[in-house]
Amino acid sequence: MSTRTSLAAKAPEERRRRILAASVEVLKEKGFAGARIADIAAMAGTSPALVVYHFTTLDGALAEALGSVEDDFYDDLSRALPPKATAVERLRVIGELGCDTGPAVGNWALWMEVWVRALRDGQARALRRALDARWRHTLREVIDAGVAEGSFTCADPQATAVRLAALMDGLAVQVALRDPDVPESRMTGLWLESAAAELGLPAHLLAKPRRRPPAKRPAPT
Amino acid sequence: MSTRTSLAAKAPEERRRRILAASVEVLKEKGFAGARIADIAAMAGTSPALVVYHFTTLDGALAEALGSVEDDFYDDLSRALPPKATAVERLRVIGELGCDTGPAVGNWALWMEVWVRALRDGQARALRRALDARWRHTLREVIDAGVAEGSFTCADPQATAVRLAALMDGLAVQVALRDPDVPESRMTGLWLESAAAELGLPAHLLAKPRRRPPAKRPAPT
DNA sequence: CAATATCCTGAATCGCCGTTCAGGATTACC
DNA sequence: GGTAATCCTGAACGGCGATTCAGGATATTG
Repeated sequence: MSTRTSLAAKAPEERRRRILAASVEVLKEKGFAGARIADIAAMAGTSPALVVYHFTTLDGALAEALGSVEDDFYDDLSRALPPKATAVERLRVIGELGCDTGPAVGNWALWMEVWVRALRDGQARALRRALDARWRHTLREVIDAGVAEGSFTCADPQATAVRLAALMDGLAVQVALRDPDVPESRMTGLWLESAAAELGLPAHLLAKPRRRPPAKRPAPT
Repeated sequence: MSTRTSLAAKAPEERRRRILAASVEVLKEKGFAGARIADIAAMAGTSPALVVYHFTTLDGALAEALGSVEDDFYDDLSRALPPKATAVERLRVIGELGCDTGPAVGNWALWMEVWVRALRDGQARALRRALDARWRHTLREVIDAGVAEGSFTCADPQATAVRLAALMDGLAVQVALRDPDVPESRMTGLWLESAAAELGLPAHLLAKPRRRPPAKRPAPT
């Protein structure tokens, strides 16, 4: 009730939230292998013991952190995809969301970690499978819609969905690793070109959308 | 000189080789995160101390192991690619080598680990860059050759090389993770179809080559 | 306000490896 | 054959962290 407590901001839940956020942060920064309880505690501004108090175990904290990132991704996905847009438009959104322009930027490194974890850990494997299935399914839906509405031509939609999803993974790896041959700025374009080719679309249909007047954000550094 | 020593098989170099081989094995089996000196020693049939004696450090052993895998890959690559074959034939070889049919099977999981490592470690990043550049370059050469000899049609060979390389990475991830949508057996096909499309080839030209009678190697254990 | 449940912390504890070490075997060399 | 270099080993050592713990603060409840 009183404004006395400055450190224990609001409720214990608030603290818990902070720790969870810190876990996400640390996970992205150091990866599964490098994440320490101490890092999380430091970033959240509390003691290591509290991390364990709330999450029982380091793996627990990281697992929940991963879960929250996953949820965010799903949110972004459903929020960004206008359900009544044309297939071409939605395809472009998918390209931008999956590549780098969307709000869910910078998660690719994390997904890569999940892949490696999934090589040996069942839970990670399940998570990845779910994520990927959903993504592929979204893609597949758009493809089918495009074929139905006559704007796409595609002999084998399933194979195309698999290929386009895989291509995105592959490109993301290059980008995440800052490969000079695949700068972040080209990823979306490269992917959309392939998509256009796979779907029998004239390439320009997917090329850079009419460039929105670059007003949105204040000039970066 | 005597046949006395049964354990110390031949020379100390032989022992060292064994340990290196064991390192490769353990690395593939447990990954960077899970590899222990004790594992390597056990697999090589010696003491942990000897591992350190020869390689100074666990990371040293793993690094050299990785190097040897890399060398093997280069060897396989140059051995498998007939320099005077047609571009189409060489493209198929690339597809099979990079996918799973070749001798360099099962390394993909390892490369994935390298990717993740490369997110934070400069040496890994350099290794990956080299490997990838070489691979992409090989691909690019074949593409250019094909274009020159008139069998391929390709507007932007560089982009195509990047895309086909990335697609292979992406497909490999699915295969390594045993994604039911991308069984190992389909990977080569999926990739070759994309290659055919990218290069303006009738798909059947790259479809399953006449099935070589499976005689080459003695059945492995 | 007392009693109780919940939070939170600093200071242990404890297991797990990587690495070191002192010395025993083996080999190479003269 | 003797001596120095090289190999090799089992038995410590030591540090890094995850987890536990005993108890202090804080909130909740009646």
